[in-house]
Amino acid sequence: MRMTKKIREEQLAILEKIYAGAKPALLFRNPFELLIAVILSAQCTDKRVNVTTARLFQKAATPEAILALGLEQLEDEIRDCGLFRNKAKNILATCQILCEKYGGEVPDDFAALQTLPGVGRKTANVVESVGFHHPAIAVDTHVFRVSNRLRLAVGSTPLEVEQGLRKAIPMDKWSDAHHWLIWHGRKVCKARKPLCDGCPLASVCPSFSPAAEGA
DNA sequence: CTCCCGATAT
DNA sequence: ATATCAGGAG
Repeated sequence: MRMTKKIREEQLAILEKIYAGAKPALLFRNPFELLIAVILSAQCTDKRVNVTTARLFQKAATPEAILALGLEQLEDEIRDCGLFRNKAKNILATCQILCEKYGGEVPDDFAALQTLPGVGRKTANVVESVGFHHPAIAVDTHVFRVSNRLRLAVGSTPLEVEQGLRKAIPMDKWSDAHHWLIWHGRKVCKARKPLCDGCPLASVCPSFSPAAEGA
């Protein structure tokens, strides 16, 4: 199948129709809780993160309070999410910087966010998009995989795919499209065994393979 | 590129 | 048993 601008528009129209109103899977009450939840979400399911943050935020829901927990107690709180030593160290260092340089608030600044320990491009994009409602496209494992399979945007790195998506999607829909692609990746276009049979995008998907092990 | 890492789905 | 999960740092 040859990819054209028209096919990409059809793909987006179908995604919008199916996943209209898609919300973030992570639970949070403010930009700080979102930031912590996203740091914890690396190589971990959102479901597990939500269990962990519910327990954590009940005990400590501000940078000051999390700093007061200390390293060992924070490690115990987040152990189930995996990569817990790195994440605990990064969360404490990030909270320290938030308190010292940003008055205990999460900065609404893409570059500043990326200087925080444990916060890379993907996490900074999520905070800008979901936390502060600015146009941004965070390319996580789902967005990366689904975009490449659809050829909606092709790339060997998340940054390449992000730049491709910026061209393929109108800016006013960047944040919504980010969620459409995530939910499609979670529910249908799964990493291991994509449910190609019955996929609403089958007719516009170059990777469609019926009853097979996927692409 | 490797390492970090427990929980879950297949 | 092993691939994968809202990645980032060295």
